[in-house]
This record gives sequence, structure tokens and C-alpha cells, in this order.
Amino acid sequence: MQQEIKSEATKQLIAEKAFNLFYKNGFKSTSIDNIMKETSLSKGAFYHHFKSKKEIGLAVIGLKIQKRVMDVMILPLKEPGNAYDTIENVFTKRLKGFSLFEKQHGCPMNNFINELGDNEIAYQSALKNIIEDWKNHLIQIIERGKLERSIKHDTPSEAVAIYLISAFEGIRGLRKLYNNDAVFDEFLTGLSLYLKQIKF
Amino acid sequence: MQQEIKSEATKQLIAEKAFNLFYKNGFKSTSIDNIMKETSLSKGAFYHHFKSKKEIGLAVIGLKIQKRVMDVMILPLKEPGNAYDTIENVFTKRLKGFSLFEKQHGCPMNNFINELGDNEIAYQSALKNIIEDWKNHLIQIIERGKLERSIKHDTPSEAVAIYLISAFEGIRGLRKLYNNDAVFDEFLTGLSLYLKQIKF
DNA sequence: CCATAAACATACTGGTTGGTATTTTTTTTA
DNA sequence: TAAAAAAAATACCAACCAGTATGTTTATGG
Repeated sequence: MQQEIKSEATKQLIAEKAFNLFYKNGFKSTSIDNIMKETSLSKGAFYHHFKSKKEIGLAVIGLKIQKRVMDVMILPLKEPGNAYDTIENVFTKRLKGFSLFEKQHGCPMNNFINELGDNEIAYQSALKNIIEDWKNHLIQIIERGKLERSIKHDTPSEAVAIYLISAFEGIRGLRKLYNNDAVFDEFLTGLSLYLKQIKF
Repeated sequence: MQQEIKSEATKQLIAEKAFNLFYKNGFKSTSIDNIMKETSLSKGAFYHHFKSKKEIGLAVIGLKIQKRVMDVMILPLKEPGNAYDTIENVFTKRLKGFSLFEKQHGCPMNNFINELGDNEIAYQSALKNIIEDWKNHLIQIIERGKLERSIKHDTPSEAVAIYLISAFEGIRGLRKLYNNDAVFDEFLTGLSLYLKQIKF
């Protein structure tokens, strides 16, 4: 029983270090040796817990990235308050709260999507699951906003959800190219303008 | 003189094949050997014309990608017609006109941004130049729209330009995850809603 | 037409990569 | 406590990679 806990802890450790390196340097540029050097464990340990590089990639997407999106973009949508303000708050605060590292290296999910989204079906569907989850929760809160009259009743929920996600992931990429926040500030103005269109 | 022409043709051939492979498989996953196999020339020929992999990367960005954006997203903005309709047309028609390959592999520029945008300053600024060019032309046509009264006079041009670009690049990434156009259709609805906000 | 240089080919190198085979160490269980 | 199983370490491999050194062919210019 003690063994199971240790085994799980090792898997988590490997996934944690792998996520950091994937985020910093990209998936293809990160080797198994790179990852295991960070864990201070051996390559043998890696292949005892994961059967291939693909598997650690999928584990990072399914564990680390999914949790990240859930914690910072989805769960905050369930906070009390009217739907419109909540949506505006979540996107705005997130954008304003990024660390320098997060500004420089973009969105880890978007990085995966653009590096591996067209490579293998396994990556595709793992990433799609997260996007669909995010999108569905956005649709849900937009619908709530219609009922409580904070959002216009004729708002196309799916379209707005997809447009919000697209723009957000897009700006995370663009920000990599700059070394100041001007582009973020302009984006926030553009976003605010967009949201006004659906405000009740 | 005949030699110069041949030399230029060879460089173009290498850049063309390199672009195709970078687009299909990504920059890091494409080797010099891969590229030169496509050209039916040798590795010696490559290193005669380019001094490193980084240089062909920059050449592809500066030649192929810049031209692509210019031809399909910037020059069409200069067609006759009112500014608002032109903007809507360019984005809409582009999105509706993508080949299957372009749908599956996303935007080559966005791929570069997300794969290399946080790696080296050289890639960063080469890509930023293209984005800035695109952004400036969008600002220009929005300003024109204000003058000719097809676009609201209080529209924040920079913000709208950045938001349009962000959303467009974002959806190009998301589309990789799906194998149908539903996400594009929803995006178009979201875009149309956005543009209404700035319509005079 | 010959010397020179440009264009291209061939063969190679040192380092890295994902993955495997095998052994040692640690934990569990009967 | 001994046998079995899990966890981890060590050593290795064939393939690949960016880049180089050196040779050969082809065009150019005097």
C-alpha cells in the first residue's frame, strides 16, 4: 500500500517536471532525459511508469493542462454574481494576472494545440475535450445570463463562446512576440467592446 | 548572369519545399535532409545557399509567410467598396475558402508564433513585423471607415484590429482539433456579431 | 581557352534521441 | 523470512540530426 502511494507520487513528479519543460521549451524540444534530469531519477524509472513519450504527453494534457483550465477559466465562472459581470471578470482578471513567464511562453494548451493538434488523433481528442468542456461551461453561463437578464436573450451562445475562446488563445500567442503589455491592453479594450454587444 | 538566376531559383526552390514541410510537420520536426530530399538536391547545396537551419527558418518567415499574409489578408483590404463591408468580406471569405489542408494544419504564421515565438529574438521580430503590418493596415481601413461613415467614429481602431487578429489566429488553431466546419461556422456568427458593434 | 569562383555532391562527425535489455534495490506478501 | 513483484538504475543501441570538410562539376570573365 505504501508502494502504491510512492508510485503515484513518482508519476506525479514526472508529470510535473514534464509539464514545466513542455511549457518552457515545447514538446518536441524536450527529451525524456531532460525530464528525468529534473526529477533526479533515471530513464529506467520513466519507462517503468510511462510506456512512451506520447503517453507522458497525453498524461500532461489530461492531468496538468486540464486542471489548469478548469481551475482558472471554468471554476471561477461558478462564483456568485450576475453572469455578464462574471464572464467579463474571469477573462479580464486572468489576462491582467499573468506572470512574466506566462506572458512570454503563452498558453500551454494553445502551445500543445499548435504543435501537436494536427499530428495524432490521440492529442487531438485529448485537447478537444478540454476545449469542449470550457466551451460548454461558457454556453451554460451565457444561458444563465439570458434567464437573469444580464445578457441579451438573442445572443448566440455557442458562437460567443467559441469567439471568446478563439480570441483569448490567439492573444496568448501574439503576446509572445512583444516585450510589453500594450497588446494585452488593446485586447482588453477589444474584448470589452465585444462583450457590450451581448449585454442586456 | 545566368548563374545568378539559377542560384536564386535554387534558393527559392529550397524555401518553397521548406515552407511546405514546416507547415505540414512543424519547424523542429523538419530536418535539412527532409527538405533537400524534396528538392532532389544535396545537403551541400543547402549549406551553400543557407548558413544554418535558423536562416532558412527566417527566410521562410520573411519570404513565404509574409507574402501569404500580404496576399490574402492585407491586399484585399485595398479593394474598392466601403470599409466595413471590406473587412467583413476579407475575414469571412478567407475563412470560408480554406482548403482541407489549411483547415487541418492551421495558420503557418500562427504555428511559427507558437512553436518559436518564445525561443529566439530573431524569430520573434520577424514574426512581429508581419503582425504589425497586418495590424496597421487594419487600423488604416478602420480609420477610413470612420471618415466615410461606414464605421462608428468612436471605434478604438488598435483594439479592434488586435481583437480581430487574435480571434482569427485563435480559431485557426482550434479548427485543428475538429474534423468538421461547425466550429468555423460558429466563429463566423461570433465575428459577425462583433463587427456589428462597430458598424455605423 | 584557361584560371577562378560559384554551384553542387559525397562522405563524414560528434552529439542527441526514443526506446530496450538487463541488473540491482526495495517493498510486499504468503 | 524467503519468494515474488514492483521500483529504479545502468548500460546500451540504431536512427537521426545539424553542421563540416573535401571533392567534383559547371559557369564566368579575362
